[in-house]
Amino acid sequence: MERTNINETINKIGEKIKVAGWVHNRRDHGKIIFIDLRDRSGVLQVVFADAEIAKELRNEWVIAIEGTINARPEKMVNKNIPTGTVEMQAKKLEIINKAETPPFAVDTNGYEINEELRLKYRYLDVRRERVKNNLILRHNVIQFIRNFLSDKEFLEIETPILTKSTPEGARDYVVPSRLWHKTFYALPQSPQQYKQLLMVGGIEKYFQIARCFRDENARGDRQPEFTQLDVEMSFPTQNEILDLMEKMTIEMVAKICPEKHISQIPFPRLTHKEAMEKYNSDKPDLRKDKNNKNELAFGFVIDFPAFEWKETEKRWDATHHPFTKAQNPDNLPEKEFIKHLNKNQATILAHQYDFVCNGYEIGGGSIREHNPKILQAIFELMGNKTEDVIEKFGHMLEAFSYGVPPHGGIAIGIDRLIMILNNEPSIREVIAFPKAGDGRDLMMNSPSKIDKEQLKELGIKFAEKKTKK
RNA sequence: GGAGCGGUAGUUCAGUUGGUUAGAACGCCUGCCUGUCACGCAGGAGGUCGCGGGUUCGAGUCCCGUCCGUUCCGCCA
Repeated sequence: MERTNINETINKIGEKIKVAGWVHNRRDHGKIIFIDLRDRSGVLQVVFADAEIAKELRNEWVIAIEGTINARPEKMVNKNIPTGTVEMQAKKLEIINKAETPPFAVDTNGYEINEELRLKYRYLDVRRERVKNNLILRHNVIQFIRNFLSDKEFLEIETPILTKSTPEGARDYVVPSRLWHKTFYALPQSPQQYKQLLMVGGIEKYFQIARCFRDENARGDRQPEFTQLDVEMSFPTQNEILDLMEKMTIEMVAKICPEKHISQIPFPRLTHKEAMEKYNSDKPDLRKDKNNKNELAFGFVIDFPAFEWKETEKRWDATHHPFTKAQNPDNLPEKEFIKHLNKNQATILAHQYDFVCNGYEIGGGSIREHNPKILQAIFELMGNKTEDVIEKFGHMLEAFSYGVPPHGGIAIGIDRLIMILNNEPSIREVIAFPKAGDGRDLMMNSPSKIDKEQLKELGIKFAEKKTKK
């Protein structure tokens, strides 16, 4: 007999069916035993009038039961579960797999349990409804985004995971090359350069649900690897990009989280200066009532300063990244503008914007500088020697010499967005297999040593250094 | 890298001024129970108090060191 999902049992009254799943709870009354059976779709009460059959059952055992679905008498309806109007009268029990007693309860929301333990046994932790719901929401949001952008003729294109170390920005995760000794791939911090090169390639509208990697210390809203919606367009205006994200977000919330309300539509667009003056933050919390769990206050912060002084390194650095287009309100010609850039680093603004929600930065982007001469000037302004620019960014400058359209885009942090939508305190709750605070995968036990043969093939020897166990 | 907080039963925690055999709830095991759905009742098992050292007649408790966890800061183009 084929198995029926538990959420469908309310429509099967009087039918003999088979259900399968995990024992969620057992209530043994001696001559009669009740089992709550759980599958992905829900929980169903199963009645064993012959207690002998079910006496042995324990929580989290995997079983299949054949029986008849009956409507419950009115007095016995359980209003707390969706299948509370029905129950199964069990006829036949198949024990598929027994289970050890789990190290923690999976029928709670899990907030009370030490997170290290939850992560070590993440496959059990995923059984709890809260984690499951986060993964469902995540799927729905990503599915919506794919449909929305596809309908607008964006192409979803994969870019490499094995890529090149970038000198700017966060620390890279690196991967040693076997065929090319003493060289390394790097995992992408973002597909930034690839997506810009796709614009050179004439793709015009690109998006990707992209995994990104940054070797920096984790936080509640930061993980070593995370997922962003990466978007890039050719010939856009800044407002076109912001409008697109705004429309996508509004439709997504309406369709997927109808219980939420957005505090202000259209989304407020504050300049960076206004945000700092009014809220003393570049990711202001624009909610009217911070205690309202269903309020979403989206907004854009625009006109960021193009450069910031890095005191530790004694140099100017791009606030966002070096490909960001600096504003040229007086329409200065190229040479004049380069002079202007080198004189007024502190005050120049950029065509750069952040997407914020409830006090979190959930995305950021910019119009990119597509003039190779100005781009080169910006690299040099940031302290790069001319020859280093060729070494580090020559491929970009060369690409831009073959006819690059003006382009720009944005990247949205999917993990943070889901976290906010489900009122979770950490992005770890919305990632199936997150890393711990120190970057370890406690379930797989990684990072881990590799054997001597592998090291030999890679030509790697270790220097003496005190390392953590 | 820095600072704060924490580590006691499978889980979450309590443990007074240093003093008898380290407790509770949930979970687990056994028995009883035909309508429970946080089932109930009775009984039981379960502890290297993170680890090492010190003070003391006596340390879960005080001191030193160390390991681990966690939050924040640095860091995160």
